Amino acid sequence: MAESPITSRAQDFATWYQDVVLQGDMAEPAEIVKGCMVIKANGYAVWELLQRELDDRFKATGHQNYYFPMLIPQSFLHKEAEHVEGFSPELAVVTMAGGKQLEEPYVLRPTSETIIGHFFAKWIKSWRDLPMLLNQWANIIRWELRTRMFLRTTEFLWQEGHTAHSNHDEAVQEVLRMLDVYADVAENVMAMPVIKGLKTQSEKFAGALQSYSIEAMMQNGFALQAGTSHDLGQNFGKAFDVQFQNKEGQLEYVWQTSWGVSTRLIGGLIMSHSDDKGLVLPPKLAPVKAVMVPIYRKDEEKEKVLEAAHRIAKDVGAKVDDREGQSPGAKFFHWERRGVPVVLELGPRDLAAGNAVVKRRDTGTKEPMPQADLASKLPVLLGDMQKAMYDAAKQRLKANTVLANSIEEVESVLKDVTAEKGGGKFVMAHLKDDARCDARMKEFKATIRCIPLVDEYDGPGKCIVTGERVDRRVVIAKAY
RNA sequence: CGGGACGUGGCUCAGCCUGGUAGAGCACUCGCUUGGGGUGCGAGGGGUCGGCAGUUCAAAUCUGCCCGUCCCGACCA
Repeated sequence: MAESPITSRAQDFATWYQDVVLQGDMAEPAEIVKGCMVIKANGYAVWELLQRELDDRFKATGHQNYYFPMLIPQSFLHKEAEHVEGFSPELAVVTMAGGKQLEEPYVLRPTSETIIGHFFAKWIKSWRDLPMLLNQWANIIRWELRTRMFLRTTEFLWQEGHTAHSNHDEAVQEVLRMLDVYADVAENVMAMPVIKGLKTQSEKFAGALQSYSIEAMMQNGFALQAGTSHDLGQNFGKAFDVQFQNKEGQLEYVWQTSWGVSTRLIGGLIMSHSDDKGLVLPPKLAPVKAVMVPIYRKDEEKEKVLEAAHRIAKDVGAKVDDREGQSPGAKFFHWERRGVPVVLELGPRDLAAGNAVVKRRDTGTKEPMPQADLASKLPVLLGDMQKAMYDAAKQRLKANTVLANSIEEVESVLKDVTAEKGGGKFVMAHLKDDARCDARMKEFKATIRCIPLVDEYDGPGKCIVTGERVDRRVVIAKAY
């Protein structure tokens, strides 16, 4: 028995994650480009499925896709004070082009609020032009000091929605509507339960009035901010002079929103479901849903088995692994590591019985099924798996969420938690949205992840740092 | 960007301390064999030892600088 190429989660969660990404053929470090990765076929196919799910929902809510330049005049970033302050440390700047020094350097887009603000100003004149609802699929460059594949890389792929509205209420509705879209995709497509909430003022997007996020729990109990949606107020409208004439003929600044999810979601997907054997993909995001592995001994068997395998596989939409010179065992491990939800085994014994052996990736259970039933039962099985994976993740989230009523309790739960050893929790405690509270959490390397939109606990209470009354408990955790 | 570890055929690593003809296992190619969870045997191909300088008769090995990866910290989706 060969040794597993995958480090166990218990031994070292961070190395496990790395192993799963590599062995699952999702991505690998770009090595010649610092902090960047190559997203490989299996990883990119997952991204394409996610893109489709998201894009369909964006279109359904009235958004249209645009594409803006990746090069942004440096001065644009400076027009919004908080924005430039927030992003300056991670900007990559182009100072030379065509062999000459540029008059004004370009930054490689870290996000597009500024360049889109410029065009909004050009396009928006009247209340009739509003709301303007657009989205962009793009690559982003942020000079991160520490990178991890999918979770944080120098270059990554994302979508950024940008909208402009005639009043604040409508903008806020948009912010919450898109947060709901993200939560829907996370839970119903990725099978990854999330908590929707408001970011604290110190955690919000640079330049926003308010930021909302969905927060997911990884298997080591760390939080992952899986999507964000920002109420930009009139900050960018004022910075870029985006004004429209209202019905009364007066000039007003627009109210803007922006919202995004990135390839980071794939990291979240991996850390939500995968196990010590490798990648586990929810059926809805599996590029290959079922693989049939033919098993045979003699040439005569081989012919019969392969014929039946191709016929049945075609019928049920499975891929046949008919590679020569690979033993069935080797094939099982191969597809297992790549996260394929269902493996069908077909050998002489099954042919004789009219069955195929069905193995599901999430639970590892294996059972024979009549060939005639496969076409109808496989979709049902995939649906069951999708649900079971969500339920398991939800259960884990519940089991690892605890209440705390003092700063000492919070600290005792989180102080020894590390990304490698795991044991992380979501700690629910009453805390005020106040820099003092954020600072206190930082002392043991935790953060206020969000103030949940829905209070599932005991309502108002006294802030455990400031003693002031607050509405509800917030989510405290160590995070990626 | 600070601290630590590391970089040797595609992969995992030995060799380095004590300088002297570059190794193993896996993978790959060919042949036979095998096939219900990584078959076995035999033959074969493949490496400017991360890069650049330096010390030396001689550098994978010693020294310096640089690049990259991983972990920890500060910054972040």
